[in-house]
Amino acid sequence: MYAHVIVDIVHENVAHTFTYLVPEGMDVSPGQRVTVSFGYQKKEGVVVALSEDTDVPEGRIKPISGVLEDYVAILPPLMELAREMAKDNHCPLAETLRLMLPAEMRGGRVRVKEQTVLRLNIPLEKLPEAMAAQGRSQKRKMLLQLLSDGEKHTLASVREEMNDVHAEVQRLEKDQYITVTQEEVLRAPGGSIPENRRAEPELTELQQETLRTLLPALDAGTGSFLLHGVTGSGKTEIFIRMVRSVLSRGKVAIILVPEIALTPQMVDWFRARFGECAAVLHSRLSVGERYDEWRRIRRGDARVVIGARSAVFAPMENLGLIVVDEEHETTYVSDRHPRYDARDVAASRCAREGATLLLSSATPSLLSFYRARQGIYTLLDMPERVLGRPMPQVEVVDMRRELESGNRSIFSRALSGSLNEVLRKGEQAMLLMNHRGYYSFVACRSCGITIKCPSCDVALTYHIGGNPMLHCHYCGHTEPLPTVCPECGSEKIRHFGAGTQQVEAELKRVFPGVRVARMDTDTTSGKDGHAKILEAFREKRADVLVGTQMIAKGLDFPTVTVVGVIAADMTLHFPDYRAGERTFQLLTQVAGRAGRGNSPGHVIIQTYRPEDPIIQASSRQDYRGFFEKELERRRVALYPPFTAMARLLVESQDAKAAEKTCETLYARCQKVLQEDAALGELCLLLHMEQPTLTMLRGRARYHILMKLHVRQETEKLIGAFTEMSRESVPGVDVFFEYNPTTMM
DNA sequence: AGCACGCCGACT
DNA sequence: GTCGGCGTGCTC
Repeated sequence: MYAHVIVDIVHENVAHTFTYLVPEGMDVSPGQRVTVSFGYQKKEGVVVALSEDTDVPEGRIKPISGVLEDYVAILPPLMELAREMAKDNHCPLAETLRLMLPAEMRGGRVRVKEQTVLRLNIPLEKLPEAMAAQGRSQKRKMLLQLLSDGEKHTLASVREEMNDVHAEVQRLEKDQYITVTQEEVLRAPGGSIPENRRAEPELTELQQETLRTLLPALDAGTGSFLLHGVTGSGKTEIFIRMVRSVLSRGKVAIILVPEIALTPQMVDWFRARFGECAAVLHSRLSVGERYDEWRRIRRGDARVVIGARSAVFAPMENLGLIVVDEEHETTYVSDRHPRYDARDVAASRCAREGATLLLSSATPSLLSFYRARQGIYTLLDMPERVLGRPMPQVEVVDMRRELESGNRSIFSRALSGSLNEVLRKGEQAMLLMNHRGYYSFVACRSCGITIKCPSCDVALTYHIGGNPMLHCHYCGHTEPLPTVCPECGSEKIRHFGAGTQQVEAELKRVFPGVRVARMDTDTTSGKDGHAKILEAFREKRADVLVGTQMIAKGLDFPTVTVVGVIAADMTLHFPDYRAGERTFQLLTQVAGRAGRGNSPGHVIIQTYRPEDPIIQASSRQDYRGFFEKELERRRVALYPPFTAMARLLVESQDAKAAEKTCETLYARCQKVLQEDAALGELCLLLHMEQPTLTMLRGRARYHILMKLHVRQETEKLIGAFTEMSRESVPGVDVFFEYNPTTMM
């Protein structure tokens, strides 16, 4: 018997199977991991197929050295998925197979944790007899007594009570009074399951109706749904009921959530509702915990998985449902190679494994809503909040007027008034500063230069903290704030604009005594920094929460009555065709944070462009209005989903080499497009330039931007560009990105 | 990806 | 004459 093995090396040269002999007496199945000798080295690999014979000359074939696990690590449907993804992404199978395993499982970096368990080996009624047989040994008698209580005792726990018991244990085992076994322990994250099982809330008519559509699909094991429910419409409760239903049918479910939503509170809440059969997968787990959670899932002990992007690959059999919560979030697209989109992977898995797909958002991505319109997804609408709560009242404030009337503060009169009211009533408010330190750069008022990062072409951001420092948001470089301009020596060097820190400072100036909690990547660097700040706010130890995007996402604070957006335009003018979509999502989501309790919410959006259709639509919480306008704009301007964007990105320490390589590639792209008319027609734009970030981590950057029609032959073109990106030039890296998340 | 094989410059 | 540079090619 021969095994066809994919060796765990990601390289084109070895991106095919190698044939190994299955030694006599070894039992392997496709999907199982093995060790093999490969060339001069020992490597891990995955058996992808078995065969009776082979074309490979006998003399070259080596035997499999050993099996890594006694079970199939890559289940058959996940193996198929890995194949499909390798094909779609033009990458080696070894690379997509890696996605299916916890990273630490490769290279044997984690081990199964074991403990020594002691058990009584005699029936309980024989205990007095056994005790009597211990002669004068008090310790052995105590041990037997201890083990007779029916509880599980480990050697470690016995030692705690009775110190060294080594000799006694050995003797008792030898005389067959007790058994000593090595059993594996699962490192469960988060400790015991929280007690407070909340009562299942009553469903609204709308929620019941939605479920009446969804549940038959679960039975049939089909269906792809897009649940568009306004903030506070009770979408989560729908998932819970769906998962319960799946479990009662003997199937299992995956719930995907954005990484930032996986707070300890959220995890506790989830475990409280699903208990032992719940597993959690996210980046904060220790390697051991992740490995053990993975094995619990693989064995079928865990039947509901909640996790971030990569949890879509959870090793489950009998899959009945995948939920993608907050489906518009960009974190569902991997930022590393291969750049898979968890939503598409989920769809592929569901179709293959006979499961239902449920995407959910208050502000669906344009693409998903467009697909729903095309009939690819079934649209489910939940346009009302639960408990008859009103939608927040949104007020758009024209900041140009404020300036005209002599208000030069970053707070409009409307916002100041509302904040005053909040403080007087003892309620809470949230203030959103769209872009972290966007305007808080340092510039010289004499010569006009701004201080930039030495290795990335971006302005450094001013941070107050203990000593005033300048930070680079891209590479983490920091330097002290200079007192004189490094260019002209002038002392007129100062920082401009407002970041979260300036908002906090201004708040304290205008409202003396106000208690402010600030949340951005600076204040949340510690392990649970994030959680601590939110907890402080939740416990009303702060009146106002100031933050960046991260406060807009799915947080539920019933006591927040006022939400202010300091400068709504900032994200709107971002140089990306998705800026409008992102702004709408951000404003709508943040507005949804207001009035989730009993008092109605009030939202104030400050802007210099109050007439902008995006701002207007979000102020009315009008998704359809936004969608129609934005879709039309994309249709006219030929942007996705009507076309696809792509780029070849060139990076090198050597700026000249980067430029030259990019020019060569550009010429070759032109050639490819000219030589094949069918391919040429696909390309709407081919343009070489320096990206917004001309330097990143000390490397110069050039790129070739492309806009392509999406047709059958586009695949061929993508293949050609992928090939190009692989031909290496020493010291220069080339990446091909199809529908990149950022064009900077 | 790694590692050996193989063919040209400055050293004992 | 040899040690070692990294270009080329292979791994079942």
